[in-house]
Amino acid sequence: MNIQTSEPATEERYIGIGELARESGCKPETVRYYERIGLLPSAPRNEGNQRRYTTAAVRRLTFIRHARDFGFSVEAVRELLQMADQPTMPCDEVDTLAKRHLAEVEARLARLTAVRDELQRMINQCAGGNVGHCHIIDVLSDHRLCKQTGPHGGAEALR
Amino acid sequence: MNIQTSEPATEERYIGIGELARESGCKPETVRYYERIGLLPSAPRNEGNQRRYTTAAVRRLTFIRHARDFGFSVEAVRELLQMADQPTMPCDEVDTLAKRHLAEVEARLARLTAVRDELQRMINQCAGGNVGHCHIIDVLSDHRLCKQTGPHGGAEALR
DNA sequence: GTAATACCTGTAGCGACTAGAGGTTCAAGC
DNA sequence: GCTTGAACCTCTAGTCGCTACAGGTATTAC
Repeated sequence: MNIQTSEPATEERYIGIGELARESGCKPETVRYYERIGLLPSAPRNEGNQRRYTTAAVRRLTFIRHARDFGFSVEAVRELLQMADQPTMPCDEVDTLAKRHLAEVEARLARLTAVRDELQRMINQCAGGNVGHCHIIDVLSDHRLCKQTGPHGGAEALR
Repeated sequence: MNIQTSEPATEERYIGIGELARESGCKPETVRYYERIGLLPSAPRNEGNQRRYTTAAVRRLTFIRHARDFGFSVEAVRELLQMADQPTMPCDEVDTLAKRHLAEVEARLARLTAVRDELQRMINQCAGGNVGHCHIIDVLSDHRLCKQTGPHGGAEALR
């Protein structure tokens, strides 16, 4: 498959940035942003300096959005695009990239699960009096009241 | 319990920003940042304009770090601190805040779990030829190859 | 011809820090 | 008392991945 934005075949239809954005599920600002950071090649312009796109661009942008949706970083997407642009290359590197991402997702899942469990525990144990005797405040004040020994990494897990 | 930074008791020991940071598991820059955004009160200074802290500041900062570690946003932490500063208030609001956060964590967990499953699926189905026939690239190119119908929200789940 | 819409560039903002520059103060050893 | 090195100070800019605006131009429909 080809996700490059290449020269249009004869009589190919051109679309504007708005339609491109709608078709690939993002906003025109995002498209321009991707062009600026080099994920999308600079689009050809019409006489009035407006960007014109072909279906190749729709495919490429859809790929980008889908990969981002999977949580791949922009840099990872950049690498994936480079690989996808060379269909005859062996796909070990794609595999490696995907597996590394999976490992990160799993690590985040583990951290987030631990945070959820601890949150549930502290909410369940709150008897509902006043703040001075609130179990939630107590747990937040004192990590020793947590089952987990290390840091929770809740904030990290959200990055 | 009291997590305010209040006037020191007679003969209380003062520490510098470095030691405060070490004791509460963050960096001096972060402490100054929290002071700037008003999570920590502006610390008293010594003659050489350096911040001096008491154990009250250690407690307050530890609370902040712990809550952040649970994934509470800085704004949520700000509210939690305000509540904790009024120990005679009923703790319903603390409860509500914690439960809302739990719900968000659970939503992220669900999205992230779906992403993990789909990632595993696409990695397992990759036969390992060249990029032109790579199942990973194919799935990323075409959302219809996913089991999930809606967007995965992997990027969202990391926020 | 006009009005509404879509598009253009450039810049600034989000959240939660982190890193660096360029300077001052402190604490310890001699 | 002097020197050295660590710790501290302020201020600014960078991170990531967009998003939102301001102030202007082009296109499209009627």
